[in-house]
Amino acid sequence: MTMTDDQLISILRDSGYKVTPQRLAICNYVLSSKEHPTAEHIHSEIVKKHPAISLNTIYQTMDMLKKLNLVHELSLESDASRFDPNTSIHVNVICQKCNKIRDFESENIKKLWSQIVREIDSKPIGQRLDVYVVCDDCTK
Amino acid sequence: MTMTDDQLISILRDSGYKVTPQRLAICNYVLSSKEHPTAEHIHSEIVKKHPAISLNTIYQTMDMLKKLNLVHELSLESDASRFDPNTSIHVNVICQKCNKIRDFESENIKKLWSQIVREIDSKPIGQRLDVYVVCDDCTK
DNA sequence: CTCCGTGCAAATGGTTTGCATCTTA
DNA sequence: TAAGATGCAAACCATTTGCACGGAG
Repeated sequence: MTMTDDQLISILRDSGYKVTPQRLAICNYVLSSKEHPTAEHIHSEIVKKHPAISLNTIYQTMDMLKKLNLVHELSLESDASRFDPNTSIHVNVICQKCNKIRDFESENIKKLWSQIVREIDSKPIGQRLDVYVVCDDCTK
Repeated sequence: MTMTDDQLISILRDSGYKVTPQRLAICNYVLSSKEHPTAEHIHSEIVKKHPAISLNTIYQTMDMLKKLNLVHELSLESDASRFDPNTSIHVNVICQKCNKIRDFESENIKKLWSQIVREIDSKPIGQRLDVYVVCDDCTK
């Protein structure tokens, strides 16, 4: 979910969060990422522009983004948490060898999933759909 | 997935695992569980009959069961791993307040999910379907 | 008799917490 | 100038590892 700095600043201010250069940098990086970065990944990227930034700040900012529902957190077995900036309904195609994650999204999937949800007598506030595979790189 | 001791022993022996009283106890407990116990939960149950058993043994036995595909592991954000003895296709309905997990399974869900999987151009070796809710107890 | 499983203790590593210092609004 | 954010270090805690002993095959 890419957005302009102005949009981002409005969202933060409206929700009572203060705007800092570190936050902007983290949000811009994560929200425009096509990957599913770990806290470490994010830190190693942001530290290029903000050499003093701590991992702690990454974690706190990701908590903020989770509360704003701008990212989802995926904890994988045998791996650190990864953050998914795609908060619409989609399937995470996860390689069990290298833990690489590919998003898979389509109108048909959304339609089929909504039929599945309809069977469950609870009001859903979110979902997570994972499919485990061995990716092409790892099959070689 | 409940089974007799004989069935279980055959599976272990056939796969080259030795049969020990601890393993039998852990397998019997986990495979017949309707809950989604953590390693700690399992340990606190098994320790009643095997006072000397270590957490380590629980972890190793759960690794064995994962390899045998007799359980699935679910890592949740902000919680320890939980083990699901239901390895058929189903939806985990997870309460975001208390982390309680309820399984939801139906023929229709399996049919709809298989249509979703058909769209993904990879051979799936497993899946995980979570729906996040606030359960009745926590709504009160 | 040999290999594997077990239990103990210590190590690991991702995440969280406490706190003093700085920034935003 | 007050509330909140940052950075550092230490704490946490689920899980893993190393190793000596004991039991299964």
